[in-house]
Amino acid sequence: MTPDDLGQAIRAAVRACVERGDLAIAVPERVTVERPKVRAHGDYATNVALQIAKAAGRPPREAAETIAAELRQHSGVRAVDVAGPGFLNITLAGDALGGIVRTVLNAAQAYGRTSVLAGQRINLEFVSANPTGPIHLGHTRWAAVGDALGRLLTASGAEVTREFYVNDAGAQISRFAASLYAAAIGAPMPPDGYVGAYIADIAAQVLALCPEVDLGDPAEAVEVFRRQGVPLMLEDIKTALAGFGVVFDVYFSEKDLHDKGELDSALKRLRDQGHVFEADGAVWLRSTDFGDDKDRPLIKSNGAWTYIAADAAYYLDKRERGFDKVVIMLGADHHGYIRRYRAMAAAYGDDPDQTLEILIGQMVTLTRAGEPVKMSKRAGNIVSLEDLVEAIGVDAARYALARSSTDSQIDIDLDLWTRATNDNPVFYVQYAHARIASLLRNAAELGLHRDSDTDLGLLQTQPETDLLRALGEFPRVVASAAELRAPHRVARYLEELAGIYHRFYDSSRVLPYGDEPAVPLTFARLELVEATRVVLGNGLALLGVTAPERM
RNA sequence: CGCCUCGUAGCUCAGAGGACAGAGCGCCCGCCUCCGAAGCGGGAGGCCACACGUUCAAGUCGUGUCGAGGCGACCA
Repeated sequence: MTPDDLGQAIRAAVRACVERGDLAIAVPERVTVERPKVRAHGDYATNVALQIAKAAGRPPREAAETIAAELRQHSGVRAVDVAGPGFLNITLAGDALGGIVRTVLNAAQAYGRTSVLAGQRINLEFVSANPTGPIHLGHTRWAAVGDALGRLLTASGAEVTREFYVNDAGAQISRFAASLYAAAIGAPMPPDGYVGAYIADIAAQVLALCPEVDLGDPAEAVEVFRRQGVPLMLEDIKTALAGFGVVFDVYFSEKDLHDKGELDSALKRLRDQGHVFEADGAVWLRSTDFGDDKDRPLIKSNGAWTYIAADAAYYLDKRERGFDKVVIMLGADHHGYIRRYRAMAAAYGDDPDQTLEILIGQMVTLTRAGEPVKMSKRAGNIVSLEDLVEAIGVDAARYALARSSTDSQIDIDLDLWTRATNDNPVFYVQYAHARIASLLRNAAELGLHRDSDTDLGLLQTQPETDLLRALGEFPRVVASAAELRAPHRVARYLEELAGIYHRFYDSSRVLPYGDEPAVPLTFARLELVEATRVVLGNGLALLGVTAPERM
């Protein structure tokens, strides 16, 4: 019996009480079923009596007794105790908990998938690094978290498109092209130019591609460096992301928005709806009508489009492509954009609470031997994705970035995450998986194979039932992580599960000693171990981290 | 001045309003003649920054104070 099954059983019990006239309330849509921290509190607990007590006009403990009496009739339930202010502590029947193993093994790779987000079409935009340099640390956090979130949303039934917005039109691109040109002719960098060895790399590549370029004509040469250099830089970025295990469905070009006239039509729609005015030679969006703290220019007094104008066109484009939720992941330095972005969506007649979600991630810093790490060889004055991967590897990098709430600033200690020891949370989890794989190999050598007729009711010891309950939590963990946009919950769950498995392993011999024969419990435990391997593997896969057979 | 995020064990961080506040690391003491000791058990270590509210119940929600980081362009 899974926690969900139990939740349904509890609701049925409440409903029975209501129908009998013992409780005058509406049956709650959802009841909480939780794993108590204290084992004496049974396998599961629910606070449903506390929640309905007031509406029922009954003391909580009395309501609890009424529901408990009904729930005890359920065949999967062995005991129900009323505790504390009115909790129901539930102990399942002997074989009910073991059924979780069957559920896991039947679903296999699909265990953890739910339909809680079914029917939602979500556009998930993340990273969106400017193609003017390598991906830096902040983007890398989003690469890890965004990719994991994409997997979580998909696993929860949403239809997800992962998107990378390429800012390939604008002043920063011009500075990039000018920097390439300066590097090519050996001139000093312009004051606002980009620094880092990669500039010379890209410049040399452009020269190799276009040997005929006339370096004596700055205007024409810079244009060549722009046209050739930006795609090269973007390829660098894609390669780095692919090496990180992150692949996008769509790379969306800002320049295309301009070329297709989408900014003009976006502006026209705003103007038609009366949200645009002109002042000081500029064209403004009256965003203050929609909760912004000041109005925002769409066209500057020099005639150039502003960033928010392109964002408006981009937002419209996404909506017209049929996405009902536009999710954008940004760094903390962009939090000021939330209000104007929401105002813009509202100006189009959308309800930003429904269609727009802007997730803000706090900063990442790196330390080594207690000292901040700030510089990169190739990328100049930033630390890049490649630097991080080179220092600690893809698995550790992804895990380190994804295991903390994005609301928290995090510090990654390279020494810690470099060590292949148990200091390192990702190894703690991966080790549990490798340890299981090893055990299963040994079982196969002994000729012991999984047996689907095994009596899983034999799993009754504390370490076994702890493990069973933890396995049963996984789908709820995945679903809540998806709904809360919080992939780190999966990582924390895996660490807990790994710990529970290690304790089980330490206390419970699985394979027969020496030439002793296998007994029914042997097979029951093998099933339990295999189910644990499946869940660890599925969880790591959601984070984009490998589940090694050996380490 | 305004806005955003954070403040929990020595360190790095979890904690969808529930029972006695957790993990890993670090420190002390234990556990391998057979499944991976990269593991496990025990111990020390907390006015959950502070104050006042809401609630049957607050680390969690609200208001305020203090502290840390970030942001506040017709830049991106």
